[in-house]
Formats: sequence, structure tokens, C-alpha cells
Amino acid sequence: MPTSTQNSPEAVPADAGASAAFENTAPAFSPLYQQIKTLILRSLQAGEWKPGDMIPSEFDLAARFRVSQGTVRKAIDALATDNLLVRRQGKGTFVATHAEQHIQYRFLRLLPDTGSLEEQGPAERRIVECRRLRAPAEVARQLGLRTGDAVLQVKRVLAFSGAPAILEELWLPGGPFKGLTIEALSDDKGPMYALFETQFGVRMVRAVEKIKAVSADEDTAALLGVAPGYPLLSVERLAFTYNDEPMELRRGFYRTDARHYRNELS
Amino acid sequence: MPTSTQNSPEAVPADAGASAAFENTAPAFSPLYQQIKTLILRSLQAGEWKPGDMIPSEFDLAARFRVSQGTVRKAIDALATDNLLVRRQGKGTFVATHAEQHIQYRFLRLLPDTGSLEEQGPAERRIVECRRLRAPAEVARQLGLRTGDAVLQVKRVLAFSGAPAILEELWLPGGPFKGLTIEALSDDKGPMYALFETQFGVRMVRAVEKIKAVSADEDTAALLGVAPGYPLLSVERLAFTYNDEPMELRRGFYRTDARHYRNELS
DNA sequence: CAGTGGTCTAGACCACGAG
DNA sequence: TCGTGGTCTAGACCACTGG
Repeated sequence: MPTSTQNSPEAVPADAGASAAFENTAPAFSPLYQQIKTLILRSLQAGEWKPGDMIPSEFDLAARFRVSQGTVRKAIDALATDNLLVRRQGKGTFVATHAEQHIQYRFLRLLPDTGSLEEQGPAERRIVECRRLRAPAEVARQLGLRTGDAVLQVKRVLAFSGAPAILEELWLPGGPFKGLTIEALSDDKGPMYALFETQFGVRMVRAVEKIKAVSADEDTAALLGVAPGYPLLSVERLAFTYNDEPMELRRGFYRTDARHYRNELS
Repeated sequence: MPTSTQNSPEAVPADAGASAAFENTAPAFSPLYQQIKTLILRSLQAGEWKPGDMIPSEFDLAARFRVSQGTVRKAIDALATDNLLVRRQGKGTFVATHAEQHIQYRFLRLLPDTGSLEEQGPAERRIVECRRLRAPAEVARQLGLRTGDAVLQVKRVLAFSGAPAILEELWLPGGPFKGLTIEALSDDKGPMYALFETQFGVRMVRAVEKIKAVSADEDTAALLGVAPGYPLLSVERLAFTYNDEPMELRRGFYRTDARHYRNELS
């Protein structure tokens, strides 16, 4: 039945026997592997497998979805290029995670002008502020909330070898991040996104950044150790979980005297 | 024989009969589809098929390389995700091109803050300068030339609806671009990379950008219609042809008052 | 050694585009 | 109607990892 030509989207049963009613009007054709991809995605969202876990083998999934191994493979391939899964030959396929993934700061594109990331050493983090407040209109709009909904605001400075490099301000929806405290943030080692995963079950999947050049205002200048008016990179990031649900709005000011934002185009 | 397990890299004959000496030491294993990908890439570099051309069908290539259609397919898939080929169902597979590709400015990430690209209208281009000179050390280094080698320098301003937005300065290696004149550049409609393709057979394949925030100096400020000291995005782009050969160094200053540099992370 | 992902094949059939 | 790319299958074998 999966062999059927009349594939209506989402017609593949996850587990049960075979009997998907034929749609006589099937304008939207969706390939099987796409449907399988969606089903796997659902399991990921539902938390059936947690970040870092190994998912069932291709053959197991093929049996479960009643399709061939090759079809499951195409679905997993797609999820792997989306960075949701990671394949490891000889071991298995794993749910991607921000933790234990040696590349710290997966979304940070700021690199030292000279020298490597390693010799730069780890970032020193200082939380400047962390409070609960009602979402301003613009923040609410971008996070898909209503104006006045509860949000968390976090402000912090990142420094390398004692030299401040980034000042950033985050807004997080109050619901999913209920219970996040300044202590948890301060005590934490490792990427913030890793903490979001382990403590709140929120996994960031992709993000969009809008970059501008701005002049430092007085407060920002003071925190970054530059003169007011100093040119800074303004990086506004909206990060999404599964299903393109916005989960974090972040506005960063980057010093770019000894560092640059690197981007690859193709 | 392509079925052989003892695949030594590059061992697949393009056309001739079968007789690849078995390497008894074969530490580097390269899958067949990778080798096919390399062979297709060579044909692209050699100009066997020009930008915009349709390449032979998957079955034809499979016959030519003595492998199955599925293997050719994987090779083409890889080249397509690298943006070197474009598949069009029902028509064929084509060599990617910067021309006739409705997205003008494939590498330009500057978008209007409000409204769409369409309502912004086409960019107005004004060549400020175009001259031949000896490469400064830094330019030579990045382009893989020797200091003092001939390079072309072009300086131009891009404006939208009469408002200047970008000032950029380009360096091109003198050899491949012999004969490029200010007239050709000024007369040209369409993306500069399209002109490079059609007139010089140089196709840009990927690029790396380094972005910083800077203050406008007097000259730059005047050309962009802002006050000196105004914060600008400095975008340094190194663009590559096939084989990761650097072919263009470009330094742009972007006004970001009504526009932003957009980047997608995943 | 067994179990996992990775490669390759051969063949069937579908969707799309153009004559 | 034909030729192209797109999907799906079934099965064989290889490469890597770990017990």
C-alpha cells in the first residue's frame, strides 16, 4: 500500500494496519519520504527521542512505517541536512543537540581576525540583568505572543581574555521558560541553548539574523568598554524550535575591532 | 568494473574501456558517486557545457561513465546542492548561471527593512572608477597572486530609487579579465557576475564574507550621502570559481539605515 | 562477531514539460 | 506521445564501531 500511487499527504499510518481512504481529489502530491520525514519530525517534537538519543535503525523505522529502508533513508537524509539528526556510521542516527557538541555557540558567527577559536579561549559570561516583564508590542509580535504577555528579559556581556566583545539582550516567552532564574544562568557552564534543552526541553533549530551598523549609545559603550558613538554591529536574531515556532529574540551588539562576522555564501 | 570494491579514487575511465590497475594499498576510499561528481566537475571547468546549457540526461551520463543511473543521480544531487547544476523536472539538468536567473545579485544579502525586493525596484549603478594597477600586497595575497601582478580595480555606487546604499570597490586578477573596460561595465545591464560569465567565461561559485561595523570616512560619506563618522557595514567578500580558485575581492560599504543584512542560520 | 549506516544496482512506475 | 527528472523497492555488498 505504501507502493500506492495515490499517496495523499499524511496518509501513511504510523503503526496500525493499512487502510488509508483513497482521495479521489488529490491535488497535492507529496512523496512518501516527505511524509515519513514529517512523521519522524512529529516524534522529535513529541519528545519520543530526546536530544543526544539514538533513534531506531533505518530498518526498524522502515518496518514501523511499512516502507522500504531506502525511503526512510531519504527522510533521514533530509532531517540530517536540516541539522535535526546526526548520522554516525557504524553507530546509529542521533538527535542533534547543542550540548556535548564541541562547537560551542553553534549560531555565533563572530570570529577573531587573527588566530583560531581555540587560542581565543572560552568566553567569559556576565549576566547584567534578568527579569520578568510584560512583552512590549514589537517583542510580542516577533515571538508570536500578545502584547503584555509575560516574557523573560536577560542581558549579558561576553568577553574574551578579559576584553568585552558582545553585549546582548534576550527575550524569552514566559510560558516555556517558567522557572528560569538568574542563578541558573550564572551558574551554568556551556552554551545557553544547551541549558534550554536540558532544563526546559526547548531545542533551537534554526535562526534568522538581521544585521546593521550602529553607533554605541552611552550605556552600551560603557558595558563594552568603548567610547560613545563607536561603530558596532547590531545583530538581531530570531530563533525557532520545531515547526518554525519562534522561541527567542536576541539583540546583540558586537565589537568588531579585533573580530568579524563571518558568512559563507553559495 | 565500476562495481568493483577496490575503488581507487579517480580510477573510473571517462569513456575508454575498463582496466584500472588495482592498488594493493588503497587507504583512501572514495565512493563511486564522488568520483563521478569529480568527473562532471571537470567537464564543467573545461567548458564542455556552458552556463545555461543542458547537460546530458542521467541515463546518457550513466552509460558514458559505465555506472548505474542511480549513481549518476547522487553525483548530480551533490552538484545541485552546491548550486553548480540546476535540475528541472521534465526538462533536464542545466549548468547554473548568474544570468537569466531572476534573482538578481545572488550573493547580495542586503534587504529593505520594510517592503519587498520588487517594490524596491532595480538598483541604479554608477561606476566611479575603473583602472589597471599593480596589486597591493594584501590584495595579491587574497587573490593568490604575487604582489605587483596586474589587477583591475573597479569602484562603484549602487542606489535604490535615487538613494545611494552601497559603495563598493572590486579587485579582479588582470589575466582572466583582460580587456574589461569601464565602458563595458557602464553599458551593461544585469548582474556583474553575469557579464563575467558571458564575456570572460568566469563563473563565481561561492564566496566568503567578513563583516564589520565601521565609521564612514570623508570620501565614503560623500559618495553615500551621509555625514562623516556615520556607521556603515563593511563587507569584505572573496569570491571563488571552480576549484576554490579566488577570482574577486570586493569591499563594500553598506548603508543600513533603511536596509539590513539578512542571514539564515541552521 | 553482530549491528549500524553507506554505496550500488536494476527495474518499475509516476510527474512534468513540450511538441 | 515522448523524454526528462523524481520516487520507490528489494537485495547485495562494503565500511565503520564496539563488544
